Amino acid sequence: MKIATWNVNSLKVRQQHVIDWLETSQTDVLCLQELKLTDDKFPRAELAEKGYRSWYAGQKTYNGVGILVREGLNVDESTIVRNIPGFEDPQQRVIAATIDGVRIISAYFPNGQAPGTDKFAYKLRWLEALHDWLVSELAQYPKLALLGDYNIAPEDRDVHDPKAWEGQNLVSPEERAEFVRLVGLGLTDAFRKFEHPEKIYSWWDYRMMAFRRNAGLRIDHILLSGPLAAACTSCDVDKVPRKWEQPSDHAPVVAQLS
DNA sequence: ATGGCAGAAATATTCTGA
Repeated sequence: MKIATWNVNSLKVRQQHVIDWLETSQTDVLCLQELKLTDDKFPRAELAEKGYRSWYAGQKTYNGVGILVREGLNVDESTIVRNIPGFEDPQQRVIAATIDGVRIISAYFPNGQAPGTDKFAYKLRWLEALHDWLVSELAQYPKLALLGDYNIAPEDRDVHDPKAWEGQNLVSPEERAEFVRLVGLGLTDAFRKFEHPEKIYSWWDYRMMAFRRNAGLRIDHILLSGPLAAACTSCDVDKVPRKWEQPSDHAPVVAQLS
């Protein structure tokens, strides 16, 4: 099973990119973030025509997450979960589904704006709620993958200029500690299971020619529970769609499970 | 310290993103 995550920054604008990328990558399960559209605007029929079924939790203007699943895979409809159970939140940031026995979670972590702000406090609250929910999810589903835009660069090697970013949002010690706490549940950062060249990132600012300068951050991740980490044979960032006309500022991250 | 780019809502300008 080939699984992937991609913050598309508006599915309306990036619909054709998604379709083109699915066709070339032959991905089985694609987790999407920042749909920026309501459920009635989701291009369900267009994706079905290309051989993918969709589940989503949409929202006007902001947030919104989805999971696209290739025809032929078994989706247990009764296990679909939207949002973190017990965590009251009007923002649509989580959807989970069980696909061929694998628990797949598509998550759009809060940005946080800056340490010390209300939005940062919300980010930390949200991370705690996610952590606590994952405890029960892992008990129920030993094969679990948490894919998404984490809005956290876990280590300095995930940051193009660690000195300039020190202490700032996306890299601050508090949020990195929350990432470590997630890993502490027995999850593995699939990307770091393998050797890679230096300076691999998943997001680049639209401004200041950041992509051409490779001034990026690695903030999109795939965390895998033990059995899936053992079955994972590769994990890479696909920079190609970031080079397309009118791209998302994020690139897809892909993992192959044997 | 700020803005720069992009998308959405709205239809000028503001909010949010990371």
